[in-house]
Amino acid sequence: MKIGQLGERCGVTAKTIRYYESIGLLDEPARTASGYRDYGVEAAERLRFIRDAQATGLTLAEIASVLELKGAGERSCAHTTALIESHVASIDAQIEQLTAARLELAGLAERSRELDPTACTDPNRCQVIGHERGTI
Amino acid sequence: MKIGQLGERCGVTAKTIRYYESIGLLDEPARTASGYRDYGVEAAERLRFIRDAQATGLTLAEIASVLELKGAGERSCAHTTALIESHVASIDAQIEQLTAARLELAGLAERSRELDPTACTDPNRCQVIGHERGTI
DNA sequence: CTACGGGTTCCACCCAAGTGGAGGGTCAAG
DNA sequence: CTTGACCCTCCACTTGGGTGGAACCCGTAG
Repeated sequence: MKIGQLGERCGVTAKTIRYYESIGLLDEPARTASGYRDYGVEAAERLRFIRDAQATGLTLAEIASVLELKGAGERSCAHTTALIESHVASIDAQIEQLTAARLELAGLAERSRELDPTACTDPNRCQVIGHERGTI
Repeated sequence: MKIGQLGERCGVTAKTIRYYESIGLLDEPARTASGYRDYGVEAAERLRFIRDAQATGLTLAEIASVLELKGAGERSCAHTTALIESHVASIDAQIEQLTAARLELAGLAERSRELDPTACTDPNRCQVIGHERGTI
């Protein structure tokens, strides 16, 4: 299988596959006599795993560490499980942060609808933002 | 006011101030005879506005667009309000994505606790992730 | 034969928002 | 007169995940 076919099969570009190889995420494949990369089915499987893992939010570095352990004959999934669990925790933290930001921003937007537009003349700021301490 | 004082007053480093100037977010200030940047109070006001706006999640480019309009004598806050409202929408989208990812990941983590560790031998993937379609 | 749609390498660049450091100049105190 | 804290410019690097392009090779269909 050539690089373009592999890419199409797994939904990535040939560039991306070469990039993954360059960072050690994919092994160097066999080559044809003319130097083309020649992939087997296991490459597609690995690549699809990478996509799936990425879709769950793991970084390429984390995926590499999982695959490295697997490649070294690690039989337990403890590493992956721990990775996933710590990821859930970080997602929770992100959601919490975003929710707080959303609350504040929505309040700002609502307040801005009540402001007098003609009062906003300072070239260095807009009354919608900041200035809580004092004017409002 | 020298750059270090301005920075301390507004909670940013001198480096950051020079960077803001380099991307056009801050005007070039007057210089002392020896070439030091010499800021007035309006620079502190503008810089503080930038910090406030950034804290609401606006990017530096968006802040620049607000300030440009204000500098051009724009009296309405509609632009800023629209910016903030679109940010609220994008935060909503992010939260939604993260919530979906969290759901999937949490399910994955739970499932992984019930798996047989000795069954996880494929070097190209980990049974914890992916492979929904088929084996499990 | 020649065109065209692949493939190859390598180097540079994108986004954001800065940070780090080299190699200098300036200013006030001791 | 020297020390130390600032200031200056300029260039490179960071993180993550790639993308763009140049310059070249390969294989096949018309």
